[in-house]
Amino acid sequence: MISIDYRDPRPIYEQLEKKLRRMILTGAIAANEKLPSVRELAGELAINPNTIQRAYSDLEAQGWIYSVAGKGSFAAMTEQAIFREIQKVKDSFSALASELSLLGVSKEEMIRLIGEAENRD
Amino acid sequence: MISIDYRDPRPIYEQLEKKLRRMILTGAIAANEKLPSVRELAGELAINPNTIQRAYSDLEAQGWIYSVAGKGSFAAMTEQAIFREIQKVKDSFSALASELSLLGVSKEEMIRLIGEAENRD
Amino acid sequence: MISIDYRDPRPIYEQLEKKLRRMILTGAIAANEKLPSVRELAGELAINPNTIQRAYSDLEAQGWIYSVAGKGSFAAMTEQAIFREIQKVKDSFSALASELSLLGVSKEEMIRLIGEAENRD
Amino acid sequence: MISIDYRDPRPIYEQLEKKLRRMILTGAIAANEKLPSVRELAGELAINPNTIQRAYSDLEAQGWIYSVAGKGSFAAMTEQAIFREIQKVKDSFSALASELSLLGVSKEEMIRLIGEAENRD
DNA sequence: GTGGTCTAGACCACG
DNA sequence: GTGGTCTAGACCACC
Repeated sequence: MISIDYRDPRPIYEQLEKKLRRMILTGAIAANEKLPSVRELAGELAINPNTIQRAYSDLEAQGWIYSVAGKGSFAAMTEQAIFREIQKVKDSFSALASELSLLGVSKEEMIRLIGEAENRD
Repeated sequence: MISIDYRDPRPIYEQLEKKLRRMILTGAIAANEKLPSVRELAGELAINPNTIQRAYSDLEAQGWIYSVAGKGSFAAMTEQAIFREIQKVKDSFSALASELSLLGVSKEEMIRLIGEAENRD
Repeated sequence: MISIDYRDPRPIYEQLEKKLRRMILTGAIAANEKLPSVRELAGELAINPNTIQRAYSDLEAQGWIYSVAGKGSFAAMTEQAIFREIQKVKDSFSALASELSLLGVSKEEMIRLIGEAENRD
Repeated sequence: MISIDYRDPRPIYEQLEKKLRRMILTGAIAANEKLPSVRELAGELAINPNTIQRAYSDLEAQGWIYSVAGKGSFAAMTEQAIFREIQKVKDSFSALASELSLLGVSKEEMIRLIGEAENRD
């Protein structure tokens, strides 16, 4: 399900968060569905449990999941979380657009790039 | 001219590189124009000279400037450097575009975002 | 494994980079194999960790290795890195060949030299 | 006649030495012909006289020119100097040949490279 | 004066 | 423990 790219310069917990966020968004993990336990996922990915814990904590703080002591962690997909996520990506997108404009790339070329863009993992 | 944001999580030398890259690209620093010396800029920004050195050294390795021991550092703006820069930004842009698409943002909305995008520093 | 020649005018980090590049190329360090840690190598060679860091950082920028904070540095051997390396050496080789030709050395003599050339460290 | 490339990472005096060595070797400066004075050349190239002096001193130490106090510097082209020069280039050439061999470049490819090599400045 | 290398020692985030 | 950043201060070659 989830795979980690050790060559990716981003920290592992960040890769994890992104993967999980996406799985929740796309419905791969349904609302209120139980996520694998910290230990379970740690064993499966051969990763330090602390790292998994960090990812779960972050996601909970941002409203993507909720944890129940003794029961586990569950998908939440708060509207607020989704809104913030979209806003964040939009901001980065705008920033890059102006960057490209400054680099002499035309609006038409950008639209072409959008068209080309396929879903990546 | 140049300012450092200490709240920015990115390392100082990276902020510097980006600023300088942009100044060269936009012509704020003309080709073959001398950049401030390592020590001079270090004093002005109240930053350790090694940090400036790191930025200059990186920019030289990427073809944005060239340095002559005993004389100073000068803007180069290699075509190769520009090309690589554009390519890098385009890649990020495409990635975000597909990300947005996945988040349910329509192509029209993206084009609107491009239109809005203004130059930021 | 690795030794530094202090009489060599080239900077230490450059000697290091060359040695490591060769070890990766020849398979002395296999792909994805862990390199000695910055501190470990620094201790072994009685060199400042920053110098090792510089070498590793350069090699990463050039695609020879990848580093994961908290885990270590690993051999990558990107095709792009190898190609660039070969191209660089070929260029120097051509330059020297024309130099020799100008010095009155015949093509036959050069071919003899190639035949003689043995691997050096 | 002589031009300096400020982008060349090699020190200026070294570029100068190479140019002069070649001019003497190719006969562009005949044996016992007077070289431009230090001040003269310094003015012409807009370079610090110390730098010219350094080049002349080096060349004299290596037997390429001889200086007569109050009269000037003159081309010498000692056999010893030429021999040493050829030997030095041959050594570098052999080293690169073995390097290329290690990189998987065939002898045939190297011979092709030799054939291609044209005189460069 | 310039760029460049190196050491020493500190601090941080990640695992 | 790991890599990575930053500071402080020294030394060198070049101009």
